[in-house]
This record gives sequence, C-alpha cells and structure tokens, in this order.
Amino acid sequence: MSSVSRLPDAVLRPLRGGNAFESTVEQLATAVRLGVFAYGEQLPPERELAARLGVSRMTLREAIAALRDSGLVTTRRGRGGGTVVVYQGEDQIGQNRAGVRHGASLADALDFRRVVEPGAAYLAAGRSMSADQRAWLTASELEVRSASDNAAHRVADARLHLAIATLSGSPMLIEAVTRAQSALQELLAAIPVLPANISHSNAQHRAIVAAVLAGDEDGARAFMEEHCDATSALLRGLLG
Amino acid sequence: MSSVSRLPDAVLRPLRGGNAFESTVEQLATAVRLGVFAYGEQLPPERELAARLGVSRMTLREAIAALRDSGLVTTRRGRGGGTVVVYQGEDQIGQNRAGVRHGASLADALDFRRVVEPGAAYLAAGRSMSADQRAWLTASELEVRSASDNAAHRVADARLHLAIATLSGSPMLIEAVTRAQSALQELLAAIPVLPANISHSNAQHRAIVAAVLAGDEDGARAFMEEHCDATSALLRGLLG
DNA sequence: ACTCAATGGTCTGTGAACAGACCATTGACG
DNA sequence: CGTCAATGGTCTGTTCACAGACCATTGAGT
Repeated sequence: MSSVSRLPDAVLRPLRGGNAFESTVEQLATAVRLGVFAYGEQLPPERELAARLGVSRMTLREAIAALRDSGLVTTRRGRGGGTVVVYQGEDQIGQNRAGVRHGASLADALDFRRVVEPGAAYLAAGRSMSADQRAWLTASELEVRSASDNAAHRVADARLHLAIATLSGSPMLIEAVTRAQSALQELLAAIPVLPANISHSNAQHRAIVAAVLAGDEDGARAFMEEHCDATSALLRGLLG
Repeated sequence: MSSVSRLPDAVLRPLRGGNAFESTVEQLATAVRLGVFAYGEQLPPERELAARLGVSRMTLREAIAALRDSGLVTTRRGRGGGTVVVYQGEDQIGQNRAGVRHGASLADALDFRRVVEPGAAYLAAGRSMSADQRAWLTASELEVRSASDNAAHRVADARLHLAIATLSGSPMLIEAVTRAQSALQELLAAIPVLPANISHSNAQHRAIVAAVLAGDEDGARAFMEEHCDATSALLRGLLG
C-alpha cells in the first residue's frame, strides 16, 4: 500500500491556522475583498462582530487595526460611527500577498470550486425562494453586468457567487464556497481581463441565475460547471 | 432585502471551535470512529501527531488521555510502544454524545454530503490511479461487504467513503468529505440496520467503485448521488 | 546480556487570548 | 440645545496554550 493510499495522512489537518489574530485578519480581509462588506458599508459593531467570529474583542480590534493599516477600512468613533469599508477592488500596488497560494493548492482550489459551486447552484434551484431573495439574485447578477471596471467586476462577481451559495440554504456549503472563492480571489485578480471573457462570463451568469430562478436544478448545475471550467481553463493557461 | 438575504450573516463564522483541547479531542475521536485509524493500529508518535495537528504536545496528550478515558485507545510506553486503537465500532452504552447535532444541521449535513461525496467520486474517476490505489479501493469495498456486524460495517463504510475522497486528490475535498462523514456519523450509528438496506448499500458501493475504476466520471457521481439519497431518505424518515 | 534509540511522562517559564469593567467621543433625537 | 445611547478606545487580572528541556520505561538490535 503506497504512501498515497493512507488515510491518516490525508485526513489529519491542522485545526487552527496559526494564532487567533492572524486568522481574524485573514477572514476579515477576505470578507472585504470578496465584497461581503461592500464599499461604503459599515462593519457590525466590534462587540457583535467579535462574538460572531468567536474571538475576544481585543483580538478583533487588533485585526481591524491591521485592516486599517492596509487601507481597507476606516474607523470613526461615537454614535453613528464604526468601521467602514474603503476598499473598491484594487489593492495597493507593491503588495504581493501570499504569492501563489502555497504551491500545489491551485489545482486543489479549482477542483474544489468546481464541485461545491455547481452543488450550491443545484441546491439553490431546488429551493422555493421569497420575492426578496429572487430580487436579490437578479440584482446581484445585474451588478456584475454593469460593473464599470475590472476591480468592481471582480467584487460583484464574488458577491453573486456568494449570493447563490447563500440561497442554497446550507451553512456548510456557504462556508465551502467562501473558502473556494477566497482561495482563488488573488489568482482571479491577476487575470488580464479580456472583453470577450467578461461577456462570456456574463452570459453564463445570466444562464445560471435564470436556471436557479426557474427551479431547473440540473441546468443550474450544468451552467455553473461550464462557468467554473471557463475560469479554470483561463487560470491554468496563465499559470500552469 | 430580507434578513435571509444578507451576506455577512451567512459568511461570518467562528474560526475556532472552542479551545484547542476540545477541538483536538473531537478530531481524534472522529478519526477513530470513522476508522481513519483502524482497530489495533497505532497512532503516530505524540510529537509527530502534535505537529501534524498544529497543536502543542501537552494539549495533544490531554486529548489522548480523554480518548483513553473513553475507552477508545490504550497507551504503552517504551520503544515499540505508543497509543493503539481499541475501538471496534460500538460505543460504550449510556454515552449519548452531543444529541442530534445541534438542531437544524442535520439537513445541512445531508445536503453538504450529497454535494461533496458525488463530487469526490467524479474527480476520483477522472484520475489515473496506480495499481496500489486501485487495489486499495477494491479492498476497501470488499471489507464493507464482508463486515461481520453492524459496528464493523459502519466503520468499513466510512473508510471506503474516505478512501474515495482521498483518491480524488483534492485536500480541500478530502476535508469536506471528512466533515460530512463525521457530522453524520452519530446519526448513522442510530439507524436500525436492516439487511435489505445493507444489501442495497453494498450494491451501490460496488457500482460506485466499478465506475471509479473504469474512469466513468458521470457514472461515479450518479451512483454516489443515489447512494447519498438512499441514506438521506432513511435518516429523514427516522428523524424528521 | 547489554546498549541505546524510540517512545510516553513531567515540569517550568513565557506569551497569547480572554473576560469584563471602565473611559472617551460623537451625533441622533427629543 | 442638551441628553444620552451607541460606538470605539483602554486597562487589568486570569486562564490557556505553547515551546522545549528533561525524566522514565521499554524492547529492538547487536
């Protein structure tokens, strides 16, 4: 039985990525870059956010300070104050973060995404949605299509994908999609965006959203698979 | 935009499940119950295991002590010694652990599993495997079929599913499948196992493995979906 | 039979993270 | 125009986890 075929090596993983501080920074930075908090939006109050992240307020505050130093957010005190997002899609120049996602994990992330995103679309299509939810989905898709520049397009794209994941209704899947998106985020940011790519991608988005709204599970999944394959091919072509 | 439709609520999650000690116990106990470490097998030396779990040796030792107290493992000192698995599938009676997986997450886990396991089977089928790996897969399937009692059957089943996930070659997917399996482990243990169920499940296993070995991606996925749907139906029937 | 390498077992000091109380600032609202 | 509720900012003591050195035990190898 070769070395590849042993379960313990495959299953045992580190449970906490370093210290709480770094994990918090990572998670918040990712949330901002993925547009979970859009430009101009306020983050929840520190006490609430700390509770939700399962981290002490001190640690959270240090993490927020790091984001502030990176120019992602600004903070204002007093009633009506808070921490607000300044990031609009473009990272500061000369800031090569975490280069190439520790090695071989590019293929991993692409494979993973190609499984979980279509799965989320499939599930979302199978759910009955409220008018609000349908409107949200449509609006998210429209925002991607009408993005003015590459940076805005990328953020809106992430938001749409996360919206679909959210509508799947499965927390575990939402988390999975979030991880896939954040793993690919910096790679996708490096793609030279051709108009043809964008237009193709937009068409796929429309097809996916239409299928989800129509309750067409298999269609939603198939379109999302195509969509993932397209970006996959693009990334592999550029980096592999 | 209704409360359901907001990204932050869906995406922000606690990063560390309580303290390091509890997480470690949970992970090790799960590994043993899923058969990642089979009966009679040795765990890696403490120093190595601690490093792999990203936890200090002290913490790991406390976790192992907890497993020992639960009767899952025994420990022997000296050269050739170590910690060895005693668990054979049956938990000690009167030990109702974590009852019903905090509420609504049953549906979540089932949905999640139904996405990631078929995805893993699909990917595994698409890979070219070494003779060792093919033999491993076949052996794992055979072990499920020839399990003598329910307890052994359950462990062997988990091992087979994890083997398929491992052969997908995607660490992120392996982790996802592991989480799905461990989330459902205690529920599956509660199913009254009818011979008809077992025989049906065995047939599906054979079909899945055959498809994976034949490189039939779509078939592998479809069979795995059927398989997941079957246990889903069983569980929902009993608990929902 | 002896040796010693491999393993579990123990101890101590240090730093991280937490809980929670308290302070400072601001603007929404009456 | 004043109040005070909501928010960020600060401080303190405590607990947890870690690193790493050292001890104890055993059996594989010679």
